Amino acid sequence: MESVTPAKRQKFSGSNNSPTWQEIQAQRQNLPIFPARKRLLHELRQNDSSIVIGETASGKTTQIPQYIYETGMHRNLMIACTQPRRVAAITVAQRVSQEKGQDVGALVGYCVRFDDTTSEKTKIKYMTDGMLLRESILDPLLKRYAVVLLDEAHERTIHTDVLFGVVKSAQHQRRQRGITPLKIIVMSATMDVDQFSRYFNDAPVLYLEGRQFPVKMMYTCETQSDYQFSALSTIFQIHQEAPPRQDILVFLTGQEEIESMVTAIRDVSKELSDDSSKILALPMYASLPQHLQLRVFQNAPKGTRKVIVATNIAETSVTIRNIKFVVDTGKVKAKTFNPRSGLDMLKVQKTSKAQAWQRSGRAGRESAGTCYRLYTEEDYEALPTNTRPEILRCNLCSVTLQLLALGIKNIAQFDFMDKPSTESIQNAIVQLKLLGAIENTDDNKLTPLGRKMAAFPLDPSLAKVILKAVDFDCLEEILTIVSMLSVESIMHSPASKREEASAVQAKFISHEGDHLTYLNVYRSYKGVSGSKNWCHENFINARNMKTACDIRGQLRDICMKQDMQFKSCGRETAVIRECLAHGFFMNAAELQKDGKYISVASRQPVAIHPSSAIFRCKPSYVIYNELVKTSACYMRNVCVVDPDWIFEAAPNYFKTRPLHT
DNA sequence: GAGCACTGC
Repeated sequence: MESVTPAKRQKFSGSNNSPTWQEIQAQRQNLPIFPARKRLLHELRQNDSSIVIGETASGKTTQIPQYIYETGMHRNLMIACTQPRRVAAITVAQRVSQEKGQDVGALVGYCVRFDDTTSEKTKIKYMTDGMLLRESILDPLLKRYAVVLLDEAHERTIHTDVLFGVVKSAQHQRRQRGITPLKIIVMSATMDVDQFSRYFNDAPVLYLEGRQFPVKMMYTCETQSDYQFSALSTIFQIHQEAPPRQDILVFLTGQEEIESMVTAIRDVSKELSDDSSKILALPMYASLPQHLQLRVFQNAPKGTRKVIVATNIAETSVTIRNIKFVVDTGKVKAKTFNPRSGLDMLKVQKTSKAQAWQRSGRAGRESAGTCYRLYTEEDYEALPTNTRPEILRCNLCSVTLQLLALGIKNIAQFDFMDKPSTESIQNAIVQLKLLGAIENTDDNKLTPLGRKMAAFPLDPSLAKVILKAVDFDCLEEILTIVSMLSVESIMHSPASKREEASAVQAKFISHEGDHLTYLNVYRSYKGVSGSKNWCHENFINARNMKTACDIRGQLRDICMKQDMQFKSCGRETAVIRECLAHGFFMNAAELQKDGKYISVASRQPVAIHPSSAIFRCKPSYVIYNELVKTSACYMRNVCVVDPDWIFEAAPNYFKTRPLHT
C-alpha cells in the first residue's frame, strides 16, 4: 500500500454506510491488478523469487496475498506481507478481512508491536517489517511461512534491508534441507528495480499498471536562493489563477518553518481584496497534536482553498484527498550519522529524484494535477536517483546484535543488498564488545549476556542497563526509566506557555538528572492513575505516557521470561545511576576548570542541553544518552555520576582514557 | 539559554 489515510478521516466524510458484499467484489474486480491476475499467478508459481512493480493504487497490497491464498499456493502455511508502518499493516488487514467477509484475526490478521490479532485460523498475516525481523531471531528459517511478501521495498528501511538477507538465506537453507520452499515476492513502487532483481538471483520483474493521473511538471527558470519566499509567492500565484476548491500541498522541512509559513500565508491572505476567494492554511507534521493533525482531512468551507504545509510525513504516511497542486521546495530534513564521532545531526538536504517523484504524485490521485518544483530542471537532473538506504546512514549496534543472535557471525560477509562501510560495522562490534555482548575474541561469539540483550527491543546500551539492574536491586526503577527514554518528549512546553509549563514541572526535577526526573514523573502519573486531566495540567504528553507504560509492560514480560528478580531500591536512588553507568560509560563527560564539559571518549567540547533538568548545574561527571549537534554539541538526557562508577563499569576502557579525579 | 524530519521492535 502506497499510503495510508487515517481511518478516523471517515468521521468527516459524512457517510458511514459500509459497502455490501457485491459492492466489495465489484471494487476488487475493478482494480487495475485484476486483469493481470492469471499472468501474475502463473509467474509467481514458476519462480521462487519475483519482483512486482506496482504503481500507486494498483491493488497489489490487498490483492496479491488473497490471490495466492485462493490458489492454495501457501500449502496451508502462512502468507506474510510486511509493511514499514504500523498503520498500514492494520488498515490493510482490516480492508482485506472485509473483502473476505470475516473479522480481523480470523483468516486475515495483523501483527504489530503491542497488538497481535492473529489466530490459528490466520493464513494471511500483515505485519511490520520489524516484527518479522524479531520473529526471525526465534526462527531463522521462517518455517511458519510459505510466502513472504516484502512490500514498499523501495523505501529501504533498515528492517526491510536486513530482511532481504534473512529471507534469501532462509530460502536457500530450506531448499538444501528439503523443507517446504519459501517464496519471496518483493513489491516496489519505483521502476528502478535492477538491483532487486540481481540480488534475488535475477528474479523476473512483473509490472502492474496503476491508477495515477498525469501530473504536469513546472520548474523554475533559475535556482531559487530563498525557497521559503519562493514557496509563498508560488502559493499565491496559484491562488490567484486557479479555480477555488482546488487544494495545494506544500513540502517544507520542519516544524518551525511550517508554522512561520502558515502565519505568513494567513497574513498575506488578509491583504487580498474581499472579492477573491478565501484561503485556509493548515500545518502538518508528526509532532503536531493529533486533534490538529485531523484538521487537514476536513473539507474547507465552500469557496475556500485549503493549503496544507507539511513535512515529508505527507509523502508516504498520510494521504490527503483532493490535492490538485503540489509545491515542492526540493528540501528535506534528514538525520545523518558520523560513525567516527558517533554524532547524530539533523540537516536540511536536497531530496532524491525518487522523493521528488513521490511528492509530485500527490497531485494526481483523483484527477490530473500540477507540481511546481521550486528548482530548475538542471537542478533536478543533478539530484541523486534514490535516497540513501537507511542502513548506510545509521548506527549499526542494534542490527549487529540482532544478526549475531540470528547466528550470523561474519557481519561483513552478510549478504547485504547495500553493504554498510567496514568502519560502521567495526564500530558496532567494538561497542558491543565494550558492553560485554561479544566475547573478546575474533569470532564474534555472543556472550550469555549478549544473547539475553538481543531479546529486548532496545538499543544494546539500554538492554545492558536492564540486565545489570538485577545486580543493583533496582529493576523496577530501571524498567520505568528505560521505557520513558524510549518515547519522545514526555514533557512539552509550548512556546506561548513556556513559563507556566516549567513552573508546574519544577516539582518533578531531580538534582540527580533527567533519568531520575522521568522516574518522578512516572510515579506521580501512576499516583493519579494516569489521569488525562493531570497530564494536561502538568504539560505531560498523555499519549506518550501511555506508550511508555505499554513499553514497560513488554519489557517486564521479557524480564519475566528470563527469570529476573524484580526489586525496588526505594529511596536509594544512587544505585540507579550506578546501574546506568554500566550501559553509558562510553558517553561520559567531565567538567573542566573553565566550567565547560568535554567528552571523555573524544575530548571534544560538549554542553548540557538547555532542556535538561540539570541545565544550570555543574556536576563534575555526567553520562548522557545521546549527543546532538545543533548550534553546539549538546548532551541529551543527562545523569550525574561518580567517576568511580564509570571506571568500575569498564576498567580497561578507561586505561587509555584517564579520568581526572 | 535551545529547538527536533520520519519510522519501528
